[in-house]
Formats: sequence, structure tokens, C-alpha cells
Amino acid sequence: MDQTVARTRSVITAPAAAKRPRGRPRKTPDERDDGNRRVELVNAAARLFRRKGFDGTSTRDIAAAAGMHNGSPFYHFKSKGALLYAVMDEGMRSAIARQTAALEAATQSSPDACALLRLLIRNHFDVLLGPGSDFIPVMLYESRSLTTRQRTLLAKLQGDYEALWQPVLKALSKKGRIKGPVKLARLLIFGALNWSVQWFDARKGASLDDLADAAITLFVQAPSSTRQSQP
Amino acid sequence: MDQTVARTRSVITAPAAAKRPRGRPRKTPDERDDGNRRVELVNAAARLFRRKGFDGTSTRDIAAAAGMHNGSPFYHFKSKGALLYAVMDEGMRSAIARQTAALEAATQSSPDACALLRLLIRNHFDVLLGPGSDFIPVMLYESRSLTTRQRTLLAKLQGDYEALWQPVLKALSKKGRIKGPVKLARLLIFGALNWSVQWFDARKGASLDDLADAAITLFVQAPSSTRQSQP
DNA sequence: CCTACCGATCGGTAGG
DNA sequence: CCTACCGATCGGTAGG
Repeated sequence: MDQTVARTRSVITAPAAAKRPRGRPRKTPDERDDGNRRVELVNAAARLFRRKGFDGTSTRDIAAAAGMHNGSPFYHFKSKGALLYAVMDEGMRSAIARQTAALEAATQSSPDACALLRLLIRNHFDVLLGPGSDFIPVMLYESRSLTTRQRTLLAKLQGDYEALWQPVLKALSKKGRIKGPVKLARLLIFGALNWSVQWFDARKGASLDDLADAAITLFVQAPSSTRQSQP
Repeated sequence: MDQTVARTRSVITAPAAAKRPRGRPRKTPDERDDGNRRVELVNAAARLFRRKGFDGTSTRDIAAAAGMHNGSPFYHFKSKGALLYAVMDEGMRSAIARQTAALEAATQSSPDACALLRLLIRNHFDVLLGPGSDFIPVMLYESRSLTTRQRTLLAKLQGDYEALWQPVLKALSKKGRIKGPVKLARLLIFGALNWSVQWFDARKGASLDDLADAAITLFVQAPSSTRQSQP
């Protein structure tokens, strides 16, 4: 939100150069308040919320992971719940931005619905399972702990995210390559993808590309002969 | 375990007859220790663990929901985690029993793989979303709170459950009606089903039959013409 | 952002 | 299974 302002200030304040011993956790004093610590808090919270759940994570855990002391997170966030919301909000915004950019780039070359779905799915897996992506899993599995208002705000972003998929799914449905009611198909497909958080192990078995291939193969019906498109 | 001993004792101690004012929740003294209270605890725990999560539920919540006082759950279970395990264990055993019975009954009449899959899926939705079924959702979404040993024990049951699906899925795969690696297909399909816990609303929209239909339609490829079976 | 601290809650236990 | 209770932890705040 207003981080840009704070960030600018830090550039001015900072001695700019290298040379500070700096203990592990603590940042240099001139980096204080510049928004970086806030980001570190959100990152630490995302990682811990994912691994231990919202209720299983204490604000002390988060503070320690960000190299702070007990009460310091409350300097940046007014409550633990606000931290949770920040994680989810950032997760959704970055996922939307990523998919939007991918779709824009792709549409220039090959506007094939099946290829677009594969792109969306592949990116979705990356957001769910890729390195450093704890935000969306937290969003998916910890929303019980949100307030009603937070839930409403995030539902808007989720709607935006789904809206990116809808035309692609509709096109495939119209071509008879995705069967059944589109709304239910979308929910089932998202479920298949989102559940991968529970079982995917990056160290063994399939790659994210394998997953995307398997998903496309499973959900998208083979084109009926080749006649369907030219009757 | 050794509850039988305590049970006998209570029968002796109890005044046996009627006539006691008794507050709402309490059972009659002669029903004490007969195992019913244990069942009530597990049921209450299942409902609360599902709604608020394991970490978000206190043993006092559970005690109150079962009409007991603060420390009483620990008369039946040695820890909160043991209660969680009991919920999941019962959930898995009853789900396995249900699917096994359904498969046995069905195999007598029509051994059609697609119909069998539809049966499994329909029952799975019932176990996930039907009335009073909080056990499997807890199993699916709270396993983070298990100890390693508990997780191992439950993994065995999960394997048994999956084993019921495997021949059906393999048959469909062999017929070319489920595409891609069977293992990944199974994981994706389970995900699609299990995720319904997050969005299904019994009061509006689709029924469990609608869901099962949509799932079958989405996952199972239309038989290629009708020729595939008689080459 | 640290220090010191508060009130509340929690899992669990003793002792009957 | 109840009563009374303990030690630990937790979210959050004051005051700098």
C-alpha cells in the first residue's frame, strides 16, 4: 500500500555503502521502518502458517523467524490476524499478476484454448508448489481463521483469479473437450490442482511439468477424431 | 483398553434407580463408563475439529460439547492428540467398511468399471459431505497435528482405502477411458473430490448426485465411438 | 522496534 | 467423571 513512501525514505537515509558487521537477525538501524522488515515478517509468517497452521503458530515464532523480539510484530501489524490477511492478500495479488502476464504473453502467439489451459495449470502448480510459494497454500488452507470482512475482500481477488480461467474453460467446454457443467468442472479441476499441496514431493517422482501434463490429459477430452472442428 | 474394569465398578457404586434431578448434559450414573461417553467425546471432537481445527479447539470445548467438565476428557483419552487420532481412525474404518460393502453388493449385479467408479465417488461424497460426517474431513485437513507414529498407522488405512479404487481405475485406464499415469490420475481425482469440502453447500446448488455425475463426466473419457470394445 | 508485563487460556494432573 | 489447580504459553500493550 503505502510502502513505496517508506521505501523512498530509506534510500535517502541509508549510508548506501557496504561495511556493517550486523548480527544474524537484526537489520542495520537505517533500514528500520523502510518496509523491508514488514516484508520479512510476511514471508516468515507465510512459511510458518503453512507448516504449522495459523493457530499452531505463535506471534513469537514469527518474530523470531524474522529476527525480532516478542512484541515487535505488533509494531507492523495490529494483530496476528492482520498478518494472516497480509499473507493471503499478497499471495493472491502476485498469483493474479503472474497469470495475467502469462496469458498476455501467450495470446500474442497461439490462441489455442488447450495450450492456454495448460499454461494456467502449469503456473498454478508453480504458485502452489514452486520454491518459496507458501502464500497461496496458506490462503487455501487457513481461510477458516479469517474474519468475515477479510474473507469478503479475498473472495473478490479469488473471483478475479477465476475470471482468468473462465473464458478458457468455456471455450473448451463449447468445443466438447471439457465435459459437464462448466462451474462444477472448474471447482473439480481447482480441487485436483489445489490438493497437490497435500501430497506433492519435489524431491521424488513427478515434476511440475509432469503434473501439468497429467492434469491436461485427465481433464481434457481427446478431440473426437479430427472431424469435430470442421463439420 | 482397560475401561471394562472401571465400568464394572460404576455399576456397583451407582444407586441404580431413577429419581435424580440431573442437569441437561449428564447421563444417568449407571450409564457412566459404559463407553457411550467415549463415543460422545469422539463425535463432539470430530464436529469441533472440523469447524475450528485441531489447534483452534480446546479440550474444554470438547468436554462442554459432550456435557462434561474441564478435565474429564482425559479420563477417556490420555491426550488431546489421542482424541484426534480416534476421530481419524474411526473415520477411515467406517469409510472403508462402507465402500467395501457397496462394492460387494454391486459386483453381484453389474461388474462395469465406470459404474463402479461412480459408486465409489458417490459414496466418497457422502462420507465427505453427508450428514454427520465430520470424521473424514478432519482426517484430510488436520493430519498435520498427528505424531509420526499416528501418521504411519493412518497411512496404512489410507492405503486400504485406495486399494479399493485401484482395480477400478486400472480397468478404466486399460480401456483408455481414464488418460495418463494411473497414479497421478488417482491423486488428481481424489483431490477434486476432497476439495469439495471447501466449497460444497448442501443448502444450494448441486446435490451429491450432481457432483458424482459431474466428476464421472469430467474424468472419464467418452468411449471412443462404440468400436473400442470389439475390434 | 525492544523491554517488561498483563490477563486469559490451555493441556494436563491429583485426588477423590 | 468432577473439583481444584498448576505451569506454560499466548496475543497484545505500555512506555520508551
